Amino acid sequence: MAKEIPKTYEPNKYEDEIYKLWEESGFFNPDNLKLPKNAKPYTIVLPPPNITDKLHLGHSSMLAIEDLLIRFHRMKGYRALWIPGTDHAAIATQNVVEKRLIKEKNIRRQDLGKEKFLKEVWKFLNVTQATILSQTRKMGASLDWSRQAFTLDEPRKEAVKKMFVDMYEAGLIYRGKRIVNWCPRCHSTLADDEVEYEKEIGKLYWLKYGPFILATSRPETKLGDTAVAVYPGDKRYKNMVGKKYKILGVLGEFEVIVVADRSVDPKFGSGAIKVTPAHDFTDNEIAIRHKIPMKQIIDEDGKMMANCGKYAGMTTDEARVEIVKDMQKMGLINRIEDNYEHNIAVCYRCGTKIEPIPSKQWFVAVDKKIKRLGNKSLKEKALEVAKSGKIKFIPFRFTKRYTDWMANLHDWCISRQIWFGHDIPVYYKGEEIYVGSRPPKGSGWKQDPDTLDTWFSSGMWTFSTLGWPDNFKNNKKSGDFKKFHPTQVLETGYEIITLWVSRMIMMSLFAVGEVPFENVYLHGMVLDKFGKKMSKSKGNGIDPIDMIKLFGTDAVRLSLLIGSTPGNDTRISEEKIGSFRNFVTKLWNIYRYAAGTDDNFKLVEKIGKKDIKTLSDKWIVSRLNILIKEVTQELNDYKFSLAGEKLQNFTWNELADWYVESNKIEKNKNVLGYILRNVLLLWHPFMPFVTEKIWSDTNATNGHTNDTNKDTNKKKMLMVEKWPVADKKLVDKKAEKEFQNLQEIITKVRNLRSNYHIEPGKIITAYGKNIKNTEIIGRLARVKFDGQSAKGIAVSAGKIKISLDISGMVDMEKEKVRLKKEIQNLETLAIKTEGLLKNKKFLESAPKVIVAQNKVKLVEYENRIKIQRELLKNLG
RNA sequence: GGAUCCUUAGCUCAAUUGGCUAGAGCACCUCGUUUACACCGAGGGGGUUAUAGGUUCGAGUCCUAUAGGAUCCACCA
Repeated sequence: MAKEIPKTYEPNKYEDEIYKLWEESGFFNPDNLKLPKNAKPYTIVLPPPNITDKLHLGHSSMLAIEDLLIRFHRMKGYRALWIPGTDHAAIATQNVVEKRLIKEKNIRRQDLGKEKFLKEVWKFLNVTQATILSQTRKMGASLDWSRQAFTLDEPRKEAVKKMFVDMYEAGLIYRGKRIVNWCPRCHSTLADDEVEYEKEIGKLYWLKYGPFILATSRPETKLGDTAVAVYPGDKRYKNMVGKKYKILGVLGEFEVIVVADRSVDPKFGSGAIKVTPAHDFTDNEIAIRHKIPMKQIIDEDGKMMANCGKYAGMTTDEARVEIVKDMQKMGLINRIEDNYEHNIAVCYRCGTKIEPIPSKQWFVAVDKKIKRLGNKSLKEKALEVAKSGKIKFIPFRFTKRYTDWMANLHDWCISRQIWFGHDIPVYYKGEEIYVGSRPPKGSGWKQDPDTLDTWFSSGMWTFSTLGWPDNFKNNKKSGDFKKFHPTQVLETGYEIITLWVSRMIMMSLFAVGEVPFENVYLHGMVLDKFGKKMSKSKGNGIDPIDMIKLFGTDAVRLSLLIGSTPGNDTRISEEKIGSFRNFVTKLWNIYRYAAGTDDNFKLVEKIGKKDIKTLSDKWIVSRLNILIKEVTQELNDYKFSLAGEKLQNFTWNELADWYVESNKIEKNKNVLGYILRNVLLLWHPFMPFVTEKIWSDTNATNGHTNDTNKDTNKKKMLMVEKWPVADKKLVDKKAEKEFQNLQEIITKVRNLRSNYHIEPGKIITAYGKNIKNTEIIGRLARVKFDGQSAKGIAVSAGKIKISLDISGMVDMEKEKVRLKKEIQNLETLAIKTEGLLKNKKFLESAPKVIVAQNKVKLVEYENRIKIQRELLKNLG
């Protein structure tokens, strides 16, 4: 008796245990794989999730794709390494902890002081990090935990310091006073791409401005104006350019100079703009171009400074109201437009309005040509690698997004006035500056109080996780860095091409002179079933852990891998995951059938010609070997969805629906064992748990291993089995065609039964000359062949022609109509194909294959027409 | 304002460099408990591929325009 196997696969029962087995095997670490010395590396660094929160379905999607790539390559014999880690996400984390402290204990970070506050951050961080790591394991991710990293752990701190010092010494990092995006609430600068824009309905104020009338949405900045700019050649202002004017303002008269600058749009407003160099980016650029002085009037709290007379100390919003009031009294307002729609800049973390203010900050120069980069700038080098194809983007169209952004990049402000983050390795003593990984000797030195932009450390992720700088002393590669860099694929979301991908490329090119990765695979966003972004505030998020509990990890992975294409967003719903759970069960039941055929059922690695006995055998073996080739190709091309669909189609519609059925008659357990074995291998990167479970169960029951010691069991894990290679010799197109005919005839009989409502239980008497595979036809079409000629309806497929004794059950007239319709349909097709084949231009310009295909098609149509006509004639 | 993507069955998506009668899954309808599976099986209906032109022997696929949707970048005083 075969042993009891449950009808459905229960993932929750096995998954944790299987994961533990994998982890304990040590094979997540490529150093433990028994590989030939020349085995190629295949490295992926996990984009480190922010430790601000637990993982969402987007992360699950990322993990599923990367694990698929890693498992696929591990099976293909690569030195597959996938490095785990998390990101400290400086400002984001600080904000989360700040909000919590206020909510839970009603204390501000300033009340606690830096040291105590950071302790709170680490307390929080340890909790979320543990959650993230356990969720990651739940997804089945085969990450090498022995190499786990954190963007703010000790090795990464050392690496960051070294990088800063190196860049400083190379002349790429400098300190400068620049206009920065300043968040008055976070009290920090923000990078350009950390700024978000929101629509706001505000007012547009038309000011009487000396000889000008000009429009502004921020009248309070008038206190900082030092110029008026117009479009070059604008007739209205032609004579005024270069002259100075006294302007009456709320604090008395001040002087402006009129300049001509191309950034002014002559069609907007009056064509003249007031220039506030200290508090507007465009104005600042104009000021630099024309050497106009800068006057700061807004401080770091977003308040008017002491030089603003009675408005000092007001917020900009308050000041605006007062100043407008005063200007109206003075008759300086021409008119006010309401409902003026414009965009305002807000902090991407806290939503506070950004104030552009001048500030002393650290910058990375992206346009400075340096010797180390072959007299090129970071920007030039970073563009070069994308244009030359050294780094390939998948899908390709994102190359443009990257190069466009990179080409317009300004110097990167890397200092942040927040507490949580990497310290800046710079020390001050009066006017003296010291830059170095260790504090300078002597007393009186104070370290820069700021921290670094979080992307500075995550930009180093590909090499800081591989032991840089220790593994790159004197420009010589060693250790992990030598073995695994550059990495093969960076798999991430397209929304962080600019934030992250670009920075990794620049930093790697500078630090190690290599690209960080050869390919950038970009996945889309995971949306809810209505196509909306999942977010906590909307409450439409799906928690991956809930889904795993309900349907199992394999189903969750499949639902994320199949039906989504690179770079495109994908919608997901419980129903979708549920249908993949059904598929997992289907696979389980194929195994259940197989195991039930024989107590000693086993997976078969190799089969010979003599094992392949029947037409069904030939067909399924042929189909499998084509499948192996195709799936391998699709996976090589990053077409995971297509590979999955092909596998699913084979497993369900060919193996389960047809081969298992014929196997019930022919009972060829060798072929069944061979097919199932390969199906498990091919499916493993998609759904590692159920495949591993079936694999180990079939190995455990078949008794072909009598040694139970751990070491040999390790070898038998599916995870480290060899990826199958298609055997051309087993592809048999003739058998495929023949089996197709078998399928067709069976389907036609079923069709007739259904059309004429013949009970499924009723066995129909059939007759045919020289019919092969009568048993299979008999069982699947529920007919019984007897030697007598049966009067009735004939059906045919290819060369197979049988008559069914259902004369009494079928409406002959209806059947005639059906046949006529079919013939007509075929005739239309035949005429169309014939026309094509007579077309000289088609014959000249179409590829030979297509012409040949059409010739075959025409013959086929004609044959079928002939047969159908015959059948019609027989009906009388 | 610039760029990219999307629009194919009721819904979600495929369709490789232009080339089999445009395919799946879900949903729907009919039938079914044949010992792998009702998380199933058999059969079925449902498409002028957003619209209008063009290139081509041939267009869902390439080009142009229009309409609708999404995203990214820049930011308008």
